[in-house]
Amino acid sequence: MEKQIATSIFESLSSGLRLDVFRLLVKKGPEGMVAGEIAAMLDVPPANLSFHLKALSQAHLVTVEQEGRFQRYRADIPLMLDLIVYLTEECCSGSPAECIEMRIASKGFKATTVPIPTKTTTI
Amino acid sequence: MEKQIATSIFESLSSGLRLDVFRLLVKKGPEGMVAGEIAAMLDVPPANLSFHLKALSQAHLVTVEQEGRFQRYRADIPLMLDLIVYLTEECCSGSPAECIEMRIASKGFKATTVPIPTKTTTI
DNA sequence: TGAATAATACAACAACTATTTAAATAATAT
DNA sequence: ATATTATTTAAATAGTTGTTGTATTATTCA
Repeated sequence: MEKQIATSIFESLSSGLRLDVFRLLVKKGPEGMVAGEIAAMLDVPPANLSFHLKALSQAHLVTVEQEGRFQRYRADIPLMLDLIVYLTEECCSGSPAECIEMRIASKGFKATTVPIPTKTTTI
Repeated sequence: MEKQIATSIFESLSSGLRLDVFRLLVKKGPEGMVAGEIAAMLDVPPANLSFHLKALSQAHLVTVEQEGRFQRYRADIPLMLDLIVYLTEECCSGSPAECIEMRIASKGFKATTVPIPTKTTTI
């Protein structure tokens, strides 16, 4: 992932409203939602939501598909996973022991596992 | 994780310089780096770096520890992992099949696994 | 065709962000 | 003590972002 793409993704998630929109779309998965549904669900004026949806799609975090007179939005989950890999890459210089130590030191440690798309990142 | 914390973390990673700083600290792990090392490594004027380090620590993404006349900064890796959980929570309404389908549809799919600190999130 | 609906584009303004330079603070070394 | 080094703070400025109305485009339905 290129840095510029990563920063524009983070920028687009730095607004509470855009974060709400994105998480909503992550939950919906492949089904996605049309703009009006999102506006109703989050109680936002259409013009304002449109502004934020544009920011999200320019960051490639959401995709748009025209559906009659509706616009259906979907979260780009593979891109989100690439971003996670980018952020956690080479964590603790690839020394799992150091990482685990850090995590055990912090409160609420409980390990679980998650599949991540490319490049094994030991965190 | 509270939304306001998540947005301030994303906001703090939305600057290319802050992202460089944070990823550098993630790589260093528990050892961390003092401000001057970071400034030299990234070739940034101290005053400007200080501004961005302040933003990162106000978002709790990095911790500071005084060390003589140096300030040692470290990435808060457990917080980063909490953020990842927050972002991926309830993905595809908890239906792994849909998620996998989305990921296979995208180019470059190759599954690996990563430990994540709390709450199993199926992505 | 004309009316209604869904969504985006534009303009204007207030609020915020990043960078630079210069000055201040605080710890160490001489 | 004085000088030096590491880092932060402050002030000034240029650029960017978010919100609200209003206007426009595009699609469906009668």
